[in-house]
Amino acid sequence: MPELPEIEVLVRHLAPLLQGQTVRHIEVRRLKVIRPTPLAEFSRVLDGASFQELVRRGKYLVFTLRPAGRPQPFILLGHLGMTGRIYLQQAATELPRHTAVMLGLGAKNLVYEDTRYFGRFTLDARAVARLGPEPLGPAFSVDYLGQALRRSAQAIKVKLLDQSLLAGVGNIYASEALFAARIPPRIPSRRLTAVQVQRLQQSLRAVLTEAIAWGSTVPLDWAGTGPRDGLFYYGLADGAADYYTERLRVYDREGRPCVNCGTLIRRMVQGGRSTFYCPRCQRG
DNA sequence: CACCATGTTCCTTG
DNA sequence: CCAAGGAACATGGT
Repeated sequence: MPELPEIEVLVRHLAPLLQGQTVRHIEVRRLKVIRPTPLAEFSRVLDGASFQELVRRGKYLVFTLRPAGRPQPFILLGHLGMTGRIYLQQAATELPRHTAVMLGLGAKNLVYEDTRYFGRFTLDARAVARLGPEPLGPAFSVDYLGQALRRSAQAIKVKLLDQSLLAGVGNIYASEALFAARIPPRIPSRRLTAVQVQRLQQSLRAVLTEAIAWGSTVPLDWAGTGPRDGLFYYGLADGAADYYTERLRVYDREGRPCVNCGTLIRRMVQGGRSTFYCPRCQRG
C-alpha cells in the first residue's frame, strides 16, 4: 500500500492504537526485511520496548520506541515496498502466509506482511536523512521546486519519483499530478515554464491532499484478505461499490476516455515504469 | 507462456 | 565524476 497518502492514512489509524503498547514477543520470518540489522540485535533492542510515537516521513513509517526501564528512545523504520501491509490482529489469529515480521503486544499482534518482500522493517533509520521535503510541508514551495527542476534534464515524470527531490510521490500520483497540472510527462524538468512549475506544485499538493481525504472516509479492513482491503489506492471503476469508482483520473486508464476532453488515455514507459497521460490535455 | 504490478538499490554504460 | 538506463529483488494476477 505504498504512496504518501496511503501511508498517511495508515499512520493515523495505527498511531493511537500502538501508543504505550509493549513488545513481548518477536518473530522474524524474513531476515532480508530487517536488514542490515542482525536478528540478534533486532530482538534484543525491541524486546520489552514500548511504542511512544508513530509518524510518517515520505513513504516511511517512523516508529519511536522506548526500551524497558530506560529513557533513551530509538527508531524503528518501516517501508512497505510495493506490497507491504502493517496491521494489528488478535494474538490468537494465525499469521498470514507472507508474514515477514510479527511483534507480539499481548492481546494483539502487530503484523508486517509483504507478498514480494521489497519492504523494510528495520532499526537502520539512515534512509530518512536522504529524503527531500514533504510535499505538504512549508519547505515545498514553488521556489524550491523551480530551483530543483532547473538543474535537471530528466523527464519531469521520472524526476517526480526522485525521493530526494520531494518525499512520498510514487508512480500513481506522479501521473495524477501531471495530468492535473496539464504538463506533458516527457518534457525535461528544466524546460518547465514558471507557470507550469506553479501549477505542478499546487497540483501535487491537491492530488495528495484529496487522496488522504478520500482514504480517511473509506471503511478499510486493514487485516482483510479481499482485493481492496487495506489497499485503497485501487479506485478504478469496475462495477464495484461506489466508494471505489472513478477516484484516479488517469492512472491505469489506458484506452478509456479522458475525464476532461474524451480523448483516449495513453500509456507509455519511462524509466521502466508506466506513465498514463492525456495526449490532448497534456500537449507539449 | 507472456506481460504487468503502489519501490528502491545496485551496476553498467556513456 | 555524473547522469541515465536497466536489472535485480520475489510473488502473484491476468
